[in-house]
Amino acid sequence: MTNLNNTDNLGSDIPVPEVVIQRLPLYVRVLMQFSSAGEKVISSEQLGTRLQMTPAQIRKDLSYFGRFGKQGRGYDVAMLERQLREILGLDRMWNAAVVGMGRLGRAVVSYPGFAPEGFKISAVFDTSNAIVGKTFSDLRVQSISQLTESVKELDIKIGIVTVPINHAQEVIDALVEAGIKSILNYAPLSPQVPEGVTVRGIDPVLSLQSMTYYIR
Amino acid sequence: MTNLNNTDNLGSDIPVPEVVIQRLPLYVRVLMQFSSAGEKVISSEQLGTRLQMTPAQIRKDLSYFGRFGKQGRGYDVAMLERQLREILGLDRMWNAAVVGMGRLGRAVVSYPGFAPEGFKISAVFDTSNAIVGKTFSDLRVQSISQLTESVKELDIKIGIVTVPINHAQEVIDALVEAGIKSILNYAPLSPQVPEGVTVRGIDPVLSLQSMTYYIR
DNA sequence: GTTTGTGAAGGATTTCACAGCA
DNA sequence: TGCTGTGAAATCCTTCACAAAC
Repeated sequence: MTNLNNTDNLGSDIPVPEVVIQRLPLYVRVLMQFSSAGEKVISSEQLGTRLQMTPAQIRKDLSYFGRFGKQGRGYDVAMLERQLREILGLDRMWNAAVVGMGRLGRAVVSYPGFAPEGFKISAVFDTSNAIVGKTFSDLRVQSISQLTESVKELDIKIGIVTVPINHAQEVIDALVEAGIKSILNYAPLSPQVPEGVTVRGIDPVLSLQSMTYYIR
Repeated sequence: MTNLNNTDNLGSDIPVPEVVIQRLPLYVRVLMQFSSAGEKVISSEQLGTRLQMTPAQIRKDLSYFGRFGKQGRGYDVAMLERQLREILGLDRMWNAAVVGMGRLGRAVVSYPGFAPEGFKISAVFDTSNAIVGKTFSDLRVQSISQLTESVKELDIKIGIVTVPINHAQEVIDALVEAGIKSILNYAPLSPQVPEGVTVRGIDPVLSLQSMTYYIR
C-alpha cells in the first residue's frame, strides 16, 4: 500500500486514482468539441472553464500518464484526444450485452448514443420465456442460460443490466459468472460483486434524492 | 425533532461533505429493504455489508446529523429511515418539469420509478413547435416560453433536461433563469451553471468510457 | 457481550506556487 | 511572455481504536 518512489509517476505502477479515470472521458468530450470548432490548441485554463474545474487539477490528472503539453502554448487538441482515448481503451470497439428486454432494455438498445462512441450491443437476453425469441433492433432475445456461451463467442466485455430490481442481483451474478468485469447497472440497487468487477449505476432517483438536500 | 447540528468538535457549522449527502439515499434504500423484510433493527455492520462499505464510514456519516443508534443494539430501522428522509427533504413531494419531449423525454415521463419516491412530473416542455400542444402521459407539452410562469404556478423545484445536446445549454440557462436550483441532466455535456445550482448528470456513455480503462 | 459515536491518525485528493521550457 | 509539469502544502475524506452505553 505504501508508495515509496514518488519522484516520478511516469512508467511506475502507482495506481491512478479512480476519480482521475472518471474525469478523463470529460476531457475527451471537450476536446471533441474544440476539435469540431476548428481549434487546434487548448490550454488547461480553457479545459477548466468548460468543465468548471481548476486548471491545476487538469494538469495534475494528465501528469499521471505523461507530458502532453507544450509550455507557453497548451495542448494539441487532436493529439491529446488520441492519447486519452488510447489510455482509456477507447481506440477500439467494445461489445456489450443487454440483459432485460422490457421497456428500459428496449430503450437502451435503440439509444443512438452508444455506437458512435464505439460501444456495440451485440446480444440481448431476458429471463422470461415470454420474451425470449422476439427481436428488437435486429437482435434476437436469447435465454440467459446462453449467456456464458455468447459472451465467449462474441467477445462481449460489458454487461448492461436493465431487468427489474427483483432479478437484478441474480443477473449480475450470472454476468460475473460468465466472466464479465464491467457492468452498467440500471436497476435501483447496490449489487454485491467480487473484487475486480467494476459496476457503475445509472440511477436517476438516487441523483434526485441527494439534490433535494440542497433545495432550501 | 431532528438534530441537524454537526459534531461539536470544531465549534460551528461545517457544511456536510457532498459525498456524505450522496450516500444518504443509499442508506434509505437499504433501510426500506430491511423494513419490508420485517427487520426492526440494523447495525452499521449490516448496512456496510449491503453497500460494500465500512461500518465506520456509515457511523461517521450519520454522526454529522445526530445520534440515531443505541450502543450494543444498532439502529431502529423505521426511525432511521424517517430521520434520513427528513434530512434529505424526502418527507414531502417534489414537483419536476421535464424539458424535451423527444424519445428520451417520453421515456422519462412514463418511467414508473419517480412517483413512489415523491417526485411528480407536473409539466413538460419542448423547444419545437411541432411538439408543443401534444399530450404525453396526460401532460400537455408547453412552449419553453411558458417555463417561468409554470414553475411559479406549479411550485416546480426540479428541472429534468432531455433535449438533444445542441439545445441543452440554452434549456439549462432557461431553467436557471426561471429559478430552478436542481437539475437532472440527461444531455451528454457538462453545462455551465452559476453557484448555488446543483446539476447531476445521467450519462451512460461517460460511465462506460471510464470502465473500459479497467478491462485488461 | 455488543455496537455506537467520535477524536485522532492515516490516506487520498486538490491546490499552490514556481522552475523550466517554448 | 505564457503555460506546462510537479514537488510541497493544504484540504478533504476514511479508517482506526476505544470509551461509553445498552
